[in-house]
Amino acid sequence: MARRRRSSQRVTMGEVAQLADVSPSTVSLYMRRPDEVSPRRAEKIQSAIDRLGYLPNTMAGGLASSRSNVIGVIVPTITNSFFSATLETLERHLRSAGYQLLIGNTEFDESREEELIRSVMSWNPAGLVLTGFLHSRKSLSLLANSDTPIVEMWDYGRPGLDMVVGFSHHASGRLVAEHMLGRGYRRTAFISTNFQRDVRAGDRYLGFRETIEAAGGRVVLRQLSGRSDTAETGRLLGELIAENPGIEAICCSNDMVALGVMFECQRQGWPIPDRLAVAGFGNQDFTASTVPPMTSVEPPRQEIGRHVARLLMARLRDGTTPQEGNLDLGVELVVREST
Amino acid sequence: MARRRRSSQRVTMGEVAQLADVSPSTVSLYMRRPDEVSPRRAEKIQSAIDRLGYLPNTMAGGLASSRSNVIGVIVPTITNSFFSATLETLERHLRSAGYQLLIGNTEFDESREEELIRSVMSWNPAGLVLTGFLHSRKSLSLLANSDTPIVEMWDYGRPGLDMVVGFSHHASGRLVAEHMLGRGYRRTAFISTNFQRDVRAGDRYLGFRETIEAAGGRVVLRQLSGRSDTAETGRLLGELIAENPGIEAICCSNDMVALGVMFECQRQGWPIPDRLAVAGFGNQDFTASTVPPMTSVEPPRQEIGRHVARLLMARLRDGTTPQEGNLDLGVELVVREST
DNA sequence: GGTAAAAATCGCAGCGCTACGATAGCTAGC
DNA sequence: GCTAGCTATCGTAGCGCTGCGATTTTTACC
Repeated sequence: MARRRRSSQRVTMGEVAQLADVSPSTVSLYMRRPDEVSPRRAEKIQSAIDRLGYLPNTMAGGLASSRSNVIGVIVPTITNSFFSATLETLERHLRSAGYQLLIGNTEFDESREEELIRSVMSWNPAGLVLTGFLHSRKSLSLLANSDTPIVEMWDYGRPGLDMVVGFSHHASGRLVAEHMLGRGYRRTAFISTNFQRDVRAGDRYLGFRETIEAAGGRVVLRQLSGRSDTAETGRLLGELIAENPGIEAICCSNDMVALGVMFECQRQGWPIPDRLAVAGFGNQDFTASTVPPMTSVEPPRQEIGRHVARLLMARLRDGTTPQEGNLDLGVELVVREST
Repeated sequence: MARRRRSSQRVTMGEVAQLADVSPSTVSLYMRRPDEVSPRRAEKIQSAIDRLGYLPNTMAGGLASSRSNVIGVIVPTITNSFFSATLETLERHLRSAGYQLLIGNTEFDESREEELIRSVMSWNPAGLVLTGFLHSRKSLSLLANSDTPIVEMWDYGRPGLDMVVGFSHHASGRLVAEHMLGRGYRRTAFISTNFQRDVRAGDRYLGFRETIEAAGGRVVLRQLSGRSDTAETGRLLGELIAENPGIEAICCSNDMVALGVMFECQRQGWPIPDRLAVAGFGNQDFTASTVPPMTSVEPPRQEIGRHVARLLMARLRDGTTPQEGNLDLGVELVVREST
């Protein structure tokens, strides 16, 4: 059995050069700008590469050029279809342009964000994508000393560090509220994942509440202890209605919470929307198929990914920021039978 | 306006050394094994680091040491709670040991896997985590020339490249089948996401079918065109029952599909489980709260992450593989009222 | 107080590549 | 046939760190 061979990456550019009978510089040039080497050598080099199974050493390249093809992306959690859909789109667009995503999870913890930013910045990244506007003092000072392009995504309406791509959560809440008022509901509740974990749910709540109250309605708030959990949601709804039997409509901070509410209504025999109207946020796939189909807000998950990629690439290509470096992609209310 | 400052990472180890009045080597040693430098200098170095806001250059370090703290992880999609929960756990465990995850998405495309493996290997990673056993010839040859530790996860029962952490999908299907047979169901159907996208769903189907047929039952198969989609699921179920009115139980390739089935039953007024029994796979949070609560298989999402991290770290620490380098974590059937 | 051993520090030679100026090879034009 | 003006290739000097052997300082003990 082979005892620990040299290293996992053995063939170097020099060996390729030797086999192809050119200088290492020519191989390097071929790798970076193939059309600048003559067809004859290009072919020889390529066949040497194939024969040796050469893989360039990204670290050496990055060090020498003091640029990297890394783009750091920091999200609260990848276990959430909101961010994961954005990540997937972002990844697709950036990878096709030769970039590599370095993904970090804060798990909704500000100090972890700081640590992640340090860790990502140590790669000398070409760009950095953060979620939202909330960053610790230390994170900010880390970023202040760098000229790495930064995009803050998934929120809008506050001054950003550099570029911003998102939408207003406050406006999303308002949109649902206006719809409910239009349907004649005044006595409402907002059931939410915990605001500590998810500040943006808090903004949606504020938008909802301000609009309902401005029209003379009332909003009762209930927060889950942590992430969306259908069992806890059911319990919370039960208590809520026991204490406030007059409530006519529930706005939920996301579709999973709304699903929990709908199941509980079904269990209790409360007809939707006649006894209780329900709206979600996220417009996930299943919302169209619940019984009755669920009214929900569609956030621009994929569009965010697309535009973040676009802005970043514009900046990296020519150092400029398109005039709309601050982008509100808006949301759309999808009205179905649950309200 | 400052015209493009030097680079986003300016302060070097040498500058820290100068300010702390020690040699660069000592700073390097301090960064790597702090307890080997005297407390007096350690303190001076640390304060210089703080004052200058020094961030080590990961690429330079990686090049010099020809090791990296990168671990590549390649999954079909992060937009799926199965893999994202594993990723989150894996990330937490590996990061706390100083590793950095490089995540790649194949989007269920074999050629993309190949490209991702190339891209990850060019980072000279400390380890590589793949999903499943299915890899293209080229991918295999890329991996054969390297001595990077590899873990294949989320499946079990075939010979792996190196280490394996997962469970048998075939056995999962069998488990559901045995349960259904125990309940007296013989005329069944399997509704699934497309096997092209998800080979493992195909294995669950085979396990289910073999067991049902061995007991003299029948299984009708329906595949969705792509990923789980509740609307399409409803349509498929309608057709299925129209053509096979005798069907008593449906096994679904995952919980989202099962949810679609349950909604359609509700819409059609078919009582669950009396007219139709339904089981899912994944035991997602909402399964406990559907009406009626859904029977589902619980895969070891987080455990996979934990054990992958453990095996990888054992190998990286002392070059050994724990004797159980091939790990079947098993699954558990959670029986609820839907069957 | 002197010395050997141990601990702390330092200096230097790369890691594998890129950038850039220098050189060689070619093409056209007269 | 010679040269200007290209284009294609090459040589060299780092990028910022680590690893290791050499050197200095400290510790321990007679």
